[in-house]
Amino acid sequence: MDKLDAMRMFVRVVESGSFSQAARDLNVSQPTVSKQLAALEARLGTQLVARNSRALAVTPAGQDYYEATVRILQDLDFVEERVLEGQSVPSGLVRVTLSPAFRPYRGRH
Amino acid sequence: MDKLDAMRMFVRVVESGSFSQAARDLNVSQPTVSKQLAALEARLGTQLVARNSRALAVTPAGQDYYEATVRILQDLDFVEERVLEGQSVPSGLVRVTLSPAFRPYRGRH
DNA sequence: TAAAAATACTCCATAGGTATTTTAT
DNA sequence: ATAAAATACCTATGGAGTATTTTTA
Repeated sequence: MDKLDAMRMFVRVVESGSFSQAARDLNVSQPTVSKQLAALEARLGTQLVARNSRALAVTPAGQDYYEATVRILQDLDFVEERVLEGQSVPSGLVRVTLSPAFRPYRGRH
Repeated sequence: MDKLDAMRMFVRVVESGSFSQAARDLNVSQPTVSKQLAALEARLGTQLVARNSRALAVTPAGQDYYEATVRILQDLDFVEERVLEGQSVPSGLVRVTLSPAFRPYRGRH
């Protein structure tokens, strides 16, 4: 799965307080959530959520990661929406100035 | 591929000015870069880079996306490094206060 | 004609699902 | 006894590679 989707999954887990509920919310199976969370934790080398089969508790690392993740996903959603809607044309020259290595785009030729 | 990796790929393309060069930098094949960029653009419904087989030009949408992407990837790298290093325990109570729905984590029982 | 990007094609790894087991209230 | 998470197992999709073709300076 996409790591970003795993992050969204994690956010849903934290906010719903349940793997099963998160699974329902996201229309995936419960094992999928289980496995993705485990994979995410493995990559990070840290437990994000303490399981207890009846209750979940977010670890300090999990809390940190949760907050960052929410911000990151929001940022991403914002740009993608802008781009999707073609709102990405601010003040032509400014963008060109910010451009790193290339001449400004002037369309196909 | 992971969307985040595709974003890193895009960043490398923009900064190197070449699909082939980006591929070399990232130790993947050139078609991989080609396909991932295409997939990314498809998802966004927008062209990010104007190809020209001899020169690339970043489109305005591409520039917007590039800037956001750099920020996002940096943010992500930062948290992940913190978490990886167990630096995520700031001021105990503050974290607990910020926590949304659950009781603070007190370790296994 | 030389370079870079796109396309065709193949193969394998992984992500997801269903079924089941384990755990704890 | 019930509800939730973990584990086992299987399958299929898609992501990566190699080889080739297309394109344009």
